[in-house]
Amino acid sequence: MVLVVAEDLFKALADPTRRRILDELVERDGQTLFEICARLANKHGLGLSRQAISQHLAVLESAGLVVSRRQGRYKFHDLNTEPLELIVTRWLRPDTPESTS
Amino acid sequence: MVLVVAEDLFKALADPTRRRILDELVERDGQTLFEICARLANKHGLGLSRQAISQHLAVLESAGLVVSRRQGRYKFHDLNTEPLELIVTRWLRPDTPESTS
DNA sequence: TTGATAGGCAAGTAGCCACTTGCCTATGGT
DNA sequence: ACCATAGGCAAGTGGCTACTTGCCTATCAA
Repeated sequence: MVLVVAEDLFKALADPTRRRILDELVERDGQTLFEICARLANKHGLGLSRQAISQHLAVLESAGLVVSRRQGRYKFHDLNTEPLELIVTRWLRPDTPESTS
Repeated sequence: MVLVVAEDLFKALADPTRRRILDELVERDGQTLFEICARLANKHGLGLSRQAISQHLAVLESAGLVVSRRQGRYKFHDLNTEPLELIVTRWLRPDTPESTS
């Protein structure tokens, strides 16, 4: 658990490219930056620069939706769906438990 | 069910003021524009113009998170948490069911 | 050591979005 | 009829952000 701020979480989810990245990580966990670039380009026709994807990953990571592990010159990215629970518990429940942002 | 587009849904949730509005509607359903304005100002110190809140409500409504009913010169706003299910089912499930945006 | 691969840092730009302001419409009370 | 209340429309503005570009660091293989 990494102390997820609601603001970061929702802003991270606001971008369609970042949601695509999460889709990719659901399908296969532990991908590198270059792998994600390639798959977004091939499967979705997104011709984004490597740097763009890298920045997206940083946003997702600071939102707690992605965790990364370095291994040699590779950096693997894993999905973490835990923060998503916040969304559910915030409005689906009839008793409001004090808002966070 | 109103055909919710993922893009609209996530963009609607991206703004902190809109999330506050949802919080207010959880607490009390069927508020008017002016009521929401007053409560945001009093409880959260948000000094936003009526028009700002009106635009936020429009965004929430086009995202399917709020439904409104006209009654005389009043327009009441109700919360609809149904679209939130989309968020849960998209990434919490290990089997990807074809993405939507 | 050299070169290739994987990734990071920083500045610049263009488009979007939240918010304001001014004016207009509609309903209800007196 | 009048006025106040509840809300809508449209244009303008400032700030944020997604993306690019150029250059730099680090790891591994030959």
